[in-house]
Amino acid sequence: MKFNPSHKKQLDDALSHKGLRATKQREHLFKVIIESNHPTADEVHLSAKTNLPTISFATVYNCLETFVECGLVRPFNFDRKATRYDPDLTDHAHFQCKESGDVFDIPINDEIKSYLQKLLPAEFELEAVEVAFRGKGPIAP
Amino acid sequence: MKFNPSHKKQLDDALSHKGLRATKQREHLFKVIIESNHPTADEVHLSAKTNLPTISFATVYNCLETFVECGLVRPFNFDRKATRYDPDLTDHAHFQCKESGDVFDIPINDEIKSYLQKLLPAEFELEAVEVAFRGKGPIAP
DNA sequence: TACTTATTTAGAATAATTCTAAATAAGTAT
DNA sequence: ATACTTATTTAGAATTATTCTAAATAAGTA
Repeated sequence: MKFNPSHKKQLDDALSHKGLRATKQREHLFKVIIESNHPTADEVHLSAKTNLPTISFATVYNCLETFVECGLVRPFNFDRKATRYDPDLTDHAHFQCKESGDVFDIPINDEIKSYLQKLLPAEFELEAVEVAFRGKGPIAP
Repeated sequence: MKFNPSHKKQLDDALSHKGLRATKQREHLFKVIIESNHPTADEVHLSAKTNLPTISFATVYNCLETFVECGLVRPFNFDRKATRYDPDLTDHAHFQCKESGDVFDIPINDEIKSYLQKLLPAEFELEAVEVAFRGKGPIAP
């Protein structure tokens, strides 16, 4: 997705809400995430270096954690692979193509959400559910 | 769960089906998994050392991978934490208590399974779904 | 401008896992 | 049994993704 002024506002608001500074690293890394497709830290770092050639891995990890804490992005994993970061905070699942490794967003409706919640016996206090699909994705060669 | 003769038969059958040998390490590690609760490689190693004091980490990982390939256990993860191994191969989800770290099995019924499958657009070839819950588990202090 | 605190940085440290090459054990053939 | 072939185990090195540490830099404030 293209980075737009509302993204910038979202970032600035989230940062100032937590009393954090809007540095050029944070600005740019957030842009990279918005314009990538569920990138890993490694991919963010690689992509960011075009504009910020001296940016370090530590900064990428620091910023990613900051974004998570600010509620700007959501981390998720497939197996024990590198964590991926998703700026789409709406409820949805992920599908990973076993051939290309590509990750797709799969919308989740409220009906399923409530069905899933009902699976849990009463003694459980639910905080989050994650649904991960894997298989062969579309347009795969 | 207590290790019983049918577990032994299940192991021996699975191994011989793949032309693999039934060594004392494999026998014992499978027993440890059956009698533990979704153990990690580390936990398996620690527990196995009581009976096999010289067992190595490499062997634990080798055997775990063998079990997975034989269809004896199923690996799963929470976040990017150490992989856990589950000898229960029936469809079910996992719940992790954020306080104790304990993992609980949550049965999944066919209705939900088919609902989840229907979330996927036709172009997707589904191979596996994973549902992970997190929150506060029962009997937590 | 000086000061205080936040942020970034390079590089060391860590955790979980995989790899490597040698030692041992199993199964087979003699 | 003995020798032979192949599978398995083992210790330790290597790898991957991530976190930690302490110094350098940048931002905001007095």
